[in-house]
Amino acid sequence: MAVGPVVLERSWFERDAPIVAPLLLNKVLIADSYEGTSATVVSGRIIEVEAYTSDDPASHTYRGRSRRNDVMFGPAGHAYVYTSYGIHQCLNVVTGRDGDGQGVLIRAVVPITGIDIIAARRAHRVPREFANGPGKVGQAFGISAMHNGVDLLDQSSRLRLGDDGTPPPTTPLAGPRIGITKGVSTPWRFRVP
DNA sequence: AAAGAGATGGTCT
DNA sequence: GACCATCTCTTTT
Repeated sequence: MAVGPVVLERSWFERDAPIVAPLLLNKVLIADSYEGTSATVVSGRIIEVEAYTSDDPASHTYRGRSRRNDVMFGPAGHAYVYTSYGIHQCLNVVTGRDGDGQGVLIRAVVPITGIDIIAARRAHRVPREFANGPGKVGQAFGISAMHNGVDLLDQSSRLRLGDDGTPPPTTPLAGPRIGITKGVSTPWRFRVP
């Protein structure tokens, strides 16, 4: 299923993460699912994000480039997937110029299509709990380490971004980021009102 | 409704 | 060996 006529330009993502983050609200996250008997498209609207930069003590890139964070220093628009607390797979959209260590964490998504697949992956949870947290987004969209580094702007990727024409909110909610111990005063979490 | 704790494994010191 | 960009379940107001 095609989502929207708008092509997302890579240059759009080559700005600093705190600029890109609120503009990513209401964009669509799309994942191909190969479970069951036929391919299904799982998609959802991004409603909460967080920005991380290399100047930022809470960021994985704060102490320089490493094997884990390598794709965050690569070209914008690619996926940085990391394992959180040994259990959860969390998805970031890389931003900034090639060589910058920046990204936007996808914190919450509202499912649009493939809801039956999401419900199965998030068994025994009510719809409100399907993808309202970064680890839950990982579960709902079947994100794994194999998605690390994929180009989210290439519409042939199994994991990608789309735009269905819904503009970002004119007044996004902004507040402190969640689950960090450093950089807590920086209001780089953004949410749809 | 809020607070606390266990799970669980890669990454970095 | 410590530290997590978290989630879930249990216990306590």
